[in-house]
Amino acid sequence: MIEQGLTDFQKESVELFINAAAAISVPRSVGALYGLLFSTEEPQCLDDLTSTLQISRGSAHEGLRWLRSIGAVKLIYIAGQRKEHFVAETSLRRLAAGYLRDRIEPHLENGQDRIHQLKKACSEETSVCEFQHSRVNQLASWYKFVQRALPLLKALAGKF
Amino acid sequence: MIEQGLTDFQKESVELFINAAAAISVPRSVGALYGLLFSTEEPQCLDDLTSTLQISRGSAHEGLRWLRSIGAVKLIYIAGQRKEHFVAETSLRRLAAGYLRDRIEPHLENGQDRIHQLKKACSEETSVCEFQHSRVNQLASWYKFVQRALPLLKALAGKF
DNA sequence: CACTGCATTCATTTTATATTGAACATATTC
DNA sequence: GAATATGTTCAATATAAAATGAATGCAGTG
Repeated sequence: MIEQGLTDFQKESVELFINAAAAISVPRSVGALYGLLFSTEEPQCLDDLTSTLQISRGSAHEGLRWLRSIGAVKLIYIAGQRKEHFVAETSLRRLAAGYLRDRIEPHLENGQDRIHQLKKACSEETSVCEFQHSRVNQLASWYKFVQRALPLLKALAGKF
Repeated sequence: MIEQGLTDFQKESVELFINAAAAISVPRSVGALYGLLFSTEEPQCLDDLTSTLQISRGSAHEGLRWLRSIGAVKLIYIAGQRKEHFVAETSLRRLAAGYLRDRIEPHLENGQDRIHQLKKACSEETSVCEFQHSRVNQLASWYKFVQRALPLLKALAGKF
C-alpha cells in the first residue's frame, strides 16, 4: 500500500476517504479510488489508478463500477484517447441522492414487505395480541420516520 | 438457525431485524437478538436468548453488550432473580440518539482532524493551489452539512 | 472458605468479504 | 482479418469479521 509519486495532498485525501469508506462499510479500495480522484484535477484512466494506488485491475474495475453506480465518479471522454477516464463527482446533492437511492432505499422496500408479513403473523396468532399490536404500530411509525427523513436529507444536501 | 418454540410473530421479527442489521452492516446475531427482544413481552435472560436463537453464549453476550452500548436494549432487574434480564428499547428518539452518538459521531471527530491535515498538506504544496483549495472548501462544506443534518435527524426522531 | 450460579473473556474455528490476476471479450487499427 | 489495445469477468486466494465454547473471574450463599 505504498503510493508513489503522489503529493501530500493526494496522500491525505486517499487516507481520508479510505477512512470514510470504512465508516460506511465500504471496501478500502473504493475509498482509495475516490480519494485519489477527488484530489486529482486531471481525469485518470484505469491504469493510472491501478499503478498509483497499487491495486489490481479487478479491484479498480469493480470499485469504479460501484462508484459510478452511485454517481460518485463520472466517465470523461477525452478527444483522441481510447482509454476511459474518470473524475470525481463532488456535488453533495448528487452524491447523497445516489447513495440513498442505491444503498438505503432498496432495503426499505424490502422492509415494507416484511412489516406486512409481520402484521399478518400477528393477526394469525391465537393468543391475545395487545403487545404485538403495539409493536406493529411502532414499526409502522419508524417506517414513516424514514420516509420523512430521506427527502429531508436530500433537500438539505441540495443546499451545500 | 432453526428457532423453536417461537410464534410466527417472533420469527418474522427476528428475520426482519436480521435483515435490517445487514442493511446497516451489523452482525446477524445482533439483529436476531434485537428482533427477539422486540417481539417478546417478557424480559429475557442470556440463556433464554442463546437457547431460542441457537447462538453461542459469547455471541449473545457481545451482541447484548453492543445493543446496550447504543441504548437499544435495557437491563431489567427482576425481584428474586439473580440472572440479568433484557428488554428492547423502542423509543425512536433514544435509539437514534444512541446510534448516532456511538456509530457516526466518532468518525466525524476523526474526519475533522483529517480535514485539518489535508488543509495543511495543501498549504505546503509548492505548485499552484487553486484546485486543492476548491476541494478543501468542498470538504468543509460537506462537514457543515453533516453537522446540520445530525441534530435535525435527532429532532425529527423525537416526533415519532 | 468451599460451592454454586452466572457473567465475561479470548484463543480458535468458521464464515463472509475483498483482492488478485490470468483468461476472456470487445473494440480499434493497420 | 491479424494484431493490438482496452474493458470485463471470475475462479482462486488472501484478509477480515463473526461465532464458538471452554476457561476464567466474581459475586453471593450455606
